[in-house]
Amino acid sequence: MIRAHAGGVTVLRLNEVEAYLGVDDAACHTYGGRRTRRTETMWGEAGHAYVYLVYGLHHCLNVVTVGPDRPEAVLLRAGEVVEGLDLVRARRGPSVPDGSLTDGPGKLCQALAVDRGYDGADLCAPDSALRIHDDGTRVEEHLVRRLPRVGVDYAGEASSWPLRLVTVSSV
DNA sequence: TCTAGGATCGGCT
DNA sequence: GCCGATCCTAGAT
Repeated sequence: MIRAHAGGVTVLRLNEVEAYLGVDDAACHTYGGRRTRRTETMWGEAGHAYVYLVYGLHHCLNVVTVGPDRPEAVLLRAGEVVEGLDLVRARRGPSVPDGSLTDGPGKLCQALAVDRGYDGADLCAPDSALRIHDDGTRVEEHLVRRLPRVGVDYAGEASSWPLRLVTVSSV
């Protein structure tokens, strides 16, 4: 679960994520040990947010998973709104159908009002405006599908690695 | 300083 | 189902 307290409470249950495996993953921003201003957050402590802009338009929210000095992260791609549906609708626009409120990385960030101001934020601190919350729900292994990642064709062999995890109930 | 390209989305056909 | 928008980032010069 992920909870955002920016201008009101919004809670999402994540049902689609992708893993990026650091310096050995050609699809990862830190492939080959790249360390730049943008990726600096990924080289930091686990449990922090890595937010970046793609295509000059959309934000993507990642969670640093290993660190420090192990730049691996999980991209949050989609989720289902558990709380704060009205707020999400207001942010996404009145003409957006419920089914497409949070079914993409950019949409998810918009729904939670996440922008690069959250880059480096601690997702585990109890008083953080944006945080990961474990509600105790455990998803059975057989209900999780492993699929190739999306939008990383340029990464060669790594683009076919089954690092995209989707819970079946949402498919 | 310049230039190419991208972990997407939404509108149009 | 396809294609264009749009601007930041990173690498090249």
